[in-house]
Amino acid sequence: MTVVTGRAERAELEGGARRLILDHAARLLRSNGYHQTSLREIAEAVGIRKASLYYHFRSKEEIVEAVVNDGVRLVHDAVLAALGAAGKATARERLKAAIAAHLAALHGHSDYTCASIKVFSFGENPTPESVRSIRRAYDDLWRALIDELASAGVLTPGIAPEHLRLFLLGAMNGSVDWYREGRFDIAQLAGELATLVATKDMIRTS
Amino acid sequence: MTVVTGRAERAELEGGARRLILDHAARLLRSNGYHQTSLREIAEAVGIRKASLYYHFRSKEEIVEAVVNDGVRLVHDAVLAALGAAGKATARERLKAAIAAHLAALHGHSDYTCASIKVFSFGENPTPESVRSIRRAYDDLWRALIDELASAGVLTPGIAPEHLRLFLLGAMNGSVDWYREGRFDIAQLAGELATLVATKDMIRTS
DNA sequence: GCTAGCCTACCGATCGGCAGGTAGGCAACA
DNA sequence: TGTTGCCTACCTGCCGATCGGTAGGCTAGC
Repeated sequence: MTVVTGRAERAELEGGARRLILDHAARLLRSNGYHQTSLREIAEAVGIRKASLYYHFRSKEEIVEAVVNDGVRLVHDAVLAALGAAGKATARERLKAAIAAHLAALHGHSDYTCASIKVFSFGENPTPESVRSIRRAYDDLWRALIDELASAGVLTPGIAPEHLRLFLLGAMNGSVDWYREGRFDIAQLAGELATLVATKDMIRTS
Repeated sequence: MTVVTGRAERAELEGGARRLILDHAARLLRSNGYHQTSLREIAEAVGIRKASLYYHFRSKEEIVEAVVNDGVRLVHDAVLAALGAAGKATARERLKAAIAAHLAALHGHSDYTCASIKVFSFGENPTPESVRSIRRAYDDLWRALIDELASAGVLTPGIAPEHLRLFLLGAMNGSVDWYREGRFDIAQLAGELATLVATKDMIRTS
């Protein structure tokens, strides 16, 4: 049992300064990218001085890393939840649900997810290990899903599964450059992408 | 209005300093992005001092703009040439040729094309009109090609042509993040993408 | 002598980060 | 209860580095 550190934990649980900083950082990173987002901007948005950020984080990289990782995790969790909810549907409908969840997470409420795409390859040479690790886990989720589709026999034949995954993620993540709220319908986009990827022969799994 | 352009034109024709600067700028922009490419780096690569760049260009933005526009133009011309060469093939093979040309231009010899993708949305708020104009022309090329495919009846039904174009360009341009020479075959990737986009009534001969 | 093409030297702005100070709350103890 | 001391969470103020850009001088070739 922790006895003395109650304060920091309380701040964290209350959605305290740390979360507040990350919220503003995510918003700024999303719209301005890594190098055009300064610690002074973040601090000003939060309402504190720049140096105070160093009480909560060790460096700018640590802030960005936290935002990016949270972003990927949010998408990951959203897609996992969607797949769970669509557990008994056809493989193709599970694909559509996953795509829709990915797109919704990208363009929905969260600045984190959008920032994580935009900032993913920092300017830095070595991408932090934590980022690569979390990203890899999300890649594996899609590998598993595509394997599932392949097993169900609904994939367009003659396409390497790994290539298909790269194409699909590219098409989805590219939407950050053109998607605008109200001008596109995520469910429709997801259905169209699923139609492209999977055959139109529906094979019921239940 | 037409002032001292004779000098620049001559240098251009001679393949002189201006082209040399753009070559190095393109290479650096490709690997480091906009904000991490400094005029000092470019000048050092060329072998001159930073201030000397200002004899050939008015600003950093002008350099980047030239690189980006050249990049888009190169892809545009490559795809146009490929479509010309494949004039009499089936619509689906023309699509494959266009995709292959786009990918080859992205990952082939030219740093310009890759830089144009990576840097396209500068940090700047207003993307220069020349960039948007050239980019729009390239978009129109793909709109026309997809219209052609639609007329030929080879498109997967139920997908808005504009969505299809955005997906396709996203999948292709996303390859800058994962494509590595020798680990992927552009012709194969192009064939797979064409298979995804167009109807599957053609059986691949492996 | 003119000028193209480059140079040195400098500018103000801004970057991430560090040193060190301080207000105020909480806890322990006399 | 009053005092003391620690800790959190912020602050002011500064640092060296680097940014894009400017001013003005030098030199070689026509």
